[in-house]
Amino acid sequence: MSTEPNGTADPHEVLGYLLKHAALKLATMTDAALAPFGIDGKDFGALRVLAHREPASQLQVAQTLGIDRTTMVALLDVLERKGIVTRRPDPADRRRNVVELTEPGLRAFDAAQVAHAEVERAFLAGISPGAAQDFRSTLRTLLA
Amino acid sequence: MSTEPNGTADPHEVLGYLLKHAALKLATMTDAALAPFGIDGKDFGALRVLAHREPASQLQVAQTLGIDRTTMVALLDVLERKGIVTRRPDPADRRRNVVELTEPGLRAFDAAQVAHAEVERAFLAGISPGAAQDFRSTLRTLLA
DNA sequence: TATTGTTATACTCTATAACTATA
DNA sequence: TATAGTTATAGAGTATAACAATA
Repeated sequence: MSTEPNGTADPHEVLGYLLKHAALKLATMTDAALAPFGIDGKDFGALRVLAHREPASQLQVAQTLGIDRTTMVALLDVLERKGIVTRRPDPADRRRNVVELTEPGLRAFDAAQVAHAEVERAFLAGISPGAAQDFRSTLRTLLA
Repeated sequence: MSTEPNGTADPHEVLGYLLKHAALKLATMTDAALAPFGIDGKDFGALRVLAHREPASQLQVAQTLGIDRTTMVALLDVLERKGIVTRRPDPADRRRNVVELTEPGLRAFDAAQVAHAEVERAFLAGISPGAAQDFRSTLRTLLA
């Protein structure tokens, strides 16, 4: 039977393919939209964590994002070199680095938020607002 | 305003995060389910292309999957070493390799198809059949 | 002793460039 | 000259192990 074509034979119909390529398409659109602000989607994720929290340590940010602390070091190296974040030892525990958005970093982040919202809108433009709501809700359920 | 928490501040609510991690979760489940057959999700994709076509060249399979032909070489090296596929020069054009599933490879593929269907079912178990249909349909639309 | 950040290193995945053989 | 497959190599991304500073 596997030698006969059937309804599920098209590789592009496999759920894994659809999900992976949808994620890749959105990531590509996001990176392009954020490039003018000197960040990519991965950087934006870190900035989101920093922006809606009290100043956090590198480890806290890394754990929130689910990435290794050594990966966090390299990520912050770039953002710090660009003047988007600052690192300084936590006076209360000098093993930790307090990471904060700079003023220019905060402005870049605000602009990036607008661009990011626009990207999500453009990505979902082909479906109805209701379908978009359902899609997001389904994704949350599948990850729960 | 970006210093104030708001409804979109949780990194885990970002569509890009949801999509990426849904794709990763399904890929992990798929790899685990296919491991008993000596293949992973990426191998399974190649076997799907081989199984529902007349014997194809390496390049044809690679292009269908959207991967580089050099990547195809390494992928087939493994499958050939495991006895799942065979490669032989096409008599009609000896630059090409005809790639075919072996008998054991075909049996493994049939079993893998069952396991794969079960994985998709398990992945979607938390939502209704109708919602699963809509989800798949939405993904197709978003990639169109 | 345990933790945080850092560095060095390695591993995976994939692509580009160059080579061989065929056409 | 162009194409299919191969090989060598390089780049991106991320992780593990070892180390320094601090707790």
